[in-house]
Amino acid sequence: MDPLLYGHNPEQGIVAVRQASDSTMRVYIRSPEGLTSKEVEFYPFFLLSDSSFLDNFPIKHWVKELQGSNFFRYLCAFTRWSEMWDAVHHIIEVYNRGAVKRVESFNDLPILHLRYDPVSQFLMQTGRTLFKGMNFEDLHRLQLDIETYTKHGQKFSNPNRPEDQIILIALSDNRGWEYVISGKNTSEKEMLLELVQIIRERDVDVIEGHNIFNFDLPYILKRCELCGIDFTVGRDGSSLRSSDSRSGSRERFTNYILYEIDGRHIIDTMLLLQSYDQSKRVLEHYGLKYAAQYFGFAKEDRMYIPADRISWYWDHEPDLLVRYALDDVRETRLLSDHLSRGVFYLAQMIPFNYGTAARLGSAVKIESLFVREYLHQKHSIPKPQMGAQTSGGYTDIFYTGLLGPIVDIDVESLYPSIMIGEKIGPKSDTLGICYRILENLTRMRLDAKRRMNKSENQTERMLLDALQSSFKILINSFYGYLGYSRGLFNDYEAADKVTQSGQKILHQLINSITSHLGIVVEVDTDGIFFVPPRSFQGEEKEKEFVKMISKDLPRGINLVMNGRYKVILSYKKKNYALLGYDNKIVIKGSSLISRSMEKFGRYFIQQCVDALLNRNINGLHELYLNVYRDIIEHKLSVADFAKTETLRESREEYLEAVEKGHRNRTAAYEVALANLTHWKIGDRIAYYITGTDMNVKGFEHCKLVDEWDPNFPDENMQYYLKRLLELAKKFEVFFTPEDFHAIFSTDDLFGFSAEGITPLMLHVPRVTEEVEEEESEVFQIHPTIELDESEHIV
DNA sequence: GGACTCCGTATACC
DNA sequence: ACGGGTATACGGAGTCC
Repeated sequence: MDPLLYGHNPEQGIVAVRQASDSTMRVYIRSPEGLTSKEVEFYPFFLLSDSSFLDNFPIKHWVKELQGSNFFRYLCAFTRWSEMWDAVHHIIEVYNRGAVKRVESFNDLPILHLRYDPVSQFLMQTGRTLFKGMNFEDLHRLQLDIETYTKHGQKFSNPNRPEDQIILIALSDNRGWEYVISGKNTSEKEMLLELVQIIRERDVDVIEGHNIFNFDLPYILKRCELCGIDFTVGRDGSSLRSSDSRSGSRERFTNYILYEIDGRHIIDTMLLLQSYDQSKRVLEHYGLKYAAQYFGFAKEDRMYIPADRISWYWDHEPDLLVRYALDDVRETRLLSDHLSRGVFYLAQMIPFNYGTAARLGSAVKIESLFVREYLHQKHSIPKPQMGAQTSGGYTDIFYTGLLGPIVDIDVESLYPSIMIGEKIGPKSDTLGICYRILENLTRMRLDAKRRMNKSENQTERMLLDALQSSFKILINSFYGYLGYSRGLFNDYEAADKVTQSGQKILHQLINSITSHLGIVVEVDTDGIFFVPPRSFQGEEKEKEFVKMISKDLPRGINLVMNGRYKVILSYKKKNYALLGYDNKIVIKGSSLISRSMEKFGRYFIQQCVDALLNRNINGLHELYLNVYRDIIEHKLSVADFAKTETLRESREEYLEAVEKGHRNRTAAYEVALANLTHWKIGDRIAYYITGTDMNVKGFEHCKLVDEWDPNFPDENMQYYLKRLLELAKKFEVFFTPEDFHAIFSTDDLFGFSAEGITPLMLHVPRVTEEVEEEESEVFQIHPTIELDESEHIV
């Protein structure tokens, strides 16, 4: 086991670490004899650039001068956590004596580097990590889901209302146990006490829930308070602790409170789902039921109950509600089986508690590997470099319109491959460990992948897949770390080298495809959509072609075929739609499919794309007429034309920015100001446009969705008609002006005929060619590129 | 009063 | 507490004619 990746301490079976006192850590260990714990001494530390700041600090401490000439040259250690903070305050005071700008917090001290999390400090300095020698299945994981009552006439449960009590607690674990605490014949207080008892008796390592940070835990805590009991679920009998918001900035970026339990971990599957989707970007939202269906483990007879019917079921059909709640915990368990496995493997490497590892971004994880090794070698550590990256991925579009057949190729792990192949890493990494870590991770990943592909055992394959994908996420983040402004080891020049190398490889591929008479349509960073040469049609030939053009690539750069499609509707850079051989349609890009677009607009665009891909011109016209009619006849409901936006600023920030002229008023915030007394950053608000003039200012004519009355619809019909035409105009480039006006118009007194209307394909003018060519080259689809059913070899 | 540009914010792609 | 750059859409404000 490589100590660079796993730390230098091989101790096995650590399931959790928790600060026990000012100077000790409690380490919980699982061994064949059961669970034990021990108290271990801990020496809090930070890094300093100049040891003289501590010259007159009276309390016992150590200052170790580190090797090398990086910025942070002194390691300062203490016997107590509180004394470390005394030292920090001492330094702030000394620093402010000579400073032009006073600093208030250790965060603003450029001469000091301190990791706030004591557990992480401990793991980093001892080289320990969690879960060594353990399998994911060795963890005892409990899933929890509560159902709550809602007072009649109210929309949501509110833990502050006495009658909105917890009515059901559904529980399950990864050993096949399931249990429901029902509130039918039990008081809420007894229910909560039983829950505490169960968690302690079953002595679980992990408590899991979907949206547990934002709903279940705060709700449970509030009800415990009302019942006058403590939620003492810690392994040492302590209560669940919510993070004191000492760092007031936490709220700014994350809209949940953190909870900690002594000796155990809390995992919110909703957060796991979000980070899963950050790389895949396939989920419409992060609801449990939707996710279960997406991953394909929702059972057929699964019980569904709408949120606003829960109280009714409790009053009339409590058994069905029990079934529903059990289905919820089951799906939570399956979701976690799927998503938390990777975090488990990661926690074996990085110096963080399991729950922390599930929440951290990848930059912090990578940096922790660097810092741990530098501390181990007693080597000085650099500070973040000032500056910025100057280049990024290469994106381009060569044709718009309908083209096919299409092959989609990808350079596999483009940036990490370049970093390894050309040995690019941070200049400040004087020990040269970046390359070693990256290479080792990659080797382990490929090894896991190879074993996965060879394995016949379904369970083993899943296990190895989780392993390799958790490596992959980390591997892919190394490039991002180079350009990360706050990374200690950042290096913008190195990041630029990587992207420029990437651009070169893409250009080489494009040239290769074109020289073989393939037609490159769209390019983005590491992927190319192109029409293969006529002599390479059909799946086998296409694969052969990909193999051929990959031959000239640098060593370590691998090409894979990502997919093949009947047609592409190429619209703009990063915006296209694909029609697969299974007739499924995929739409990509914010201008074609965006969460901020009104529902009717999304529907309209989707149907238009469908019609275009299938060359159904009549369908386009019909669609336009139908939506037009729906708008003028008030057939749409408020949900169809409302816009939902996320509030990313607080009331105060917004008002201040507007007043100072830094930003304009917008409808979303004006609606929020008028209707909400308070909102959290991250809250979403749905509104619609009122008035009669189609050119109204949105922020002056907007109403909350709830204010809309179907009996007196007051949406701005003219405005939404204008909006419809705006959306239709996205398709203007695909037709001649005459054709476009014929299709997207309602004045077809003499009937509409699609005859003679063909979508255009345009060669997008090259920026480098702009001198020679003013207007783009327009031509009808040529047989080589046209999708012609008869030509297909499927 | 429209056409135009500029700017900040939001969303999405890789 | 926090990976990155590239790209499009949109609303509002200011400017010009």
